[in-house]
Amino acid sequence: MSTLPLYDTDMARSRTSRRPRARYHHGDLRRALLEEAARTIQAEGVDGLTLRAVGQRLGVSRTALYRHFADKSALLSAVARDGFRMLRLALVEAWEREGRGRPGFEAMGLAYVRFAIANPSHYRVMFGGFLARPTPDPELSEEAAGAFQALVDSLVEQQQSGLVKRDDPLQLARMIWAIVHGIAMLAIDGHFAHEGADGDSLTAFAIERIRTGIGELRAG
Amino acid sequence: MSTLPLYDTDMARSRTSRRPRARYHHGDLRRALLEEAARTIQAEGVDGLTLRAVGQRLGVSRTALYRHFADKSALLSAVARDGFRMLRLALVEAWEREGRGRPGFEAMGLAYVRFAIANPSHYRVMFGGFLARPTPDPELSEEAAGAFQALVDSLVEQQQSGLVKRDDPLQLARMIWAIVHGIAMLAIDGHFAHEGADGDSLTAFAIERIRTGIGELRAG
DNA sequence: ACCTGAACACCGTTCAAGT
DNA sequence: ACCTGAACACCGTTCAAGT
Repeated sequence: MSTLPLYDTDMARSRTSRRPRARYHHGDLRRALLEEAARTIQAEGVDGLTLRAVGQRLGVSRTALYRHFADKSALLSAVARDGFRMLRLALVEAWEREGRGRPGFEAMGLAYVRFAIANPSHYRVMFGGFLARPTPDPELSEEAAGAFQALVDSLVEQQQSGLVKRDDPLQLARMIWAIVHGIAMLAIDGHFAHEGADGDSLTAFAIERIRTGIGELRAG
Repeated sequence: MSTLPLYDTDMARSRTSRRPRARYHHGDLRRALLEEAARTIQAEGVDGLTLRAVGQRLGVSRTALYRHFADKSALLSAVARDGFRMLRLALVEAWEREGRGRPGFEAMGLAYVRFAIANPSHYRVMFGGFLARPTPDPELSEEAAGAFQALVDSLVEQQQSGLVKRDDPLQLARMIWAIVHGIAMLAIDGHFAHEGADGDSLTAFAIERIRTGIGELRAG
């Protein structure tokens, strides 16, 4: 921090009058703020995120942010929204890559848990209560519903191909979501730390047992 | 807030020299701080908890707390520990009340989800990452493990009475815990708000389907 | 031992002023 | 439109000083 780089001078710039040294607009400051916030959260946790530091790292005043977000909470809500978008893409990718059906479904479950474990702080923000607010960000609601819908679609398809019982698909999806979300959260929160458990093997076990049940079969 | 009650005077006190008006010790300030913190969290959320307000509400300086807790994080960790204790008691009570076995197990699941929904902010603190710290509070780890053990015990007993397959009980318990935890968190976080779902019916559905499986039975 | 008040180094947010 | 610096009302935490 003690050695500041000298700002380079006009010497390095071409003569054909480019736009003057951009000090007032950053192309897309909103996007830059979002990415820097996500990066900080990932590196230091949610509590480590300060608007002042974000601004400083972007070479911008600490109040510039208020042109793009109502307040810190709105910024976090937008970070959460981006997270649900990334999650949905990861789920669909896994489902397609493994050829849908039973292996595709297991891959989706693994992809979900791995996403959370790879981005624990970001994942915490996604489920940090921004959806439970009196008036939640509609874009956040939509993106969260989109991720949920990917799961519903997969279950409906499995019902049609005779892999899954014809229960209410929404109820089924909520249950499956609860399982992978629960595994993800418990893993992130360190509840499997002192046991011989890791997210992948527990997820694989859970997905299999969800299909066949944990109850003892009376009929051989 | 504008009308403060007048402090009562010495007139009301007996002559037999009781201990002077307690201004320096509060019997059990530590306990009082814990309860006031839990109350505030419940009423205003974790972000609404300030040490200054807690101290003020207890008629104590804002730094008195540091005699009993290392810092704010230690206070929250202790609140989390109390939460796990309450949760364990609720689980065991439900299990016993319904006569163990299959109905006892369903009652445990319902008790878990209901505890979280009744104490959403407290529940969030319990899973707020205090266990995932580099050096977690040992008392917190112990209390969390205790709640988990109640679930393990119930599953072992169900295995012995032929109700549950003889999978690794720890792996089974992790899976069940993930389900109820997932349902609880999603409910708290408002993900079931705009659907016709409530915690109880989803929990009952999940517990039943966990037993029998969601997969289509090929053999009739 | 337990508690206090003053002080420190931070926050998020507002706002009049600049370009 | 977009950005700035100063100012405001808060924080958690430290510490010398009191009983």
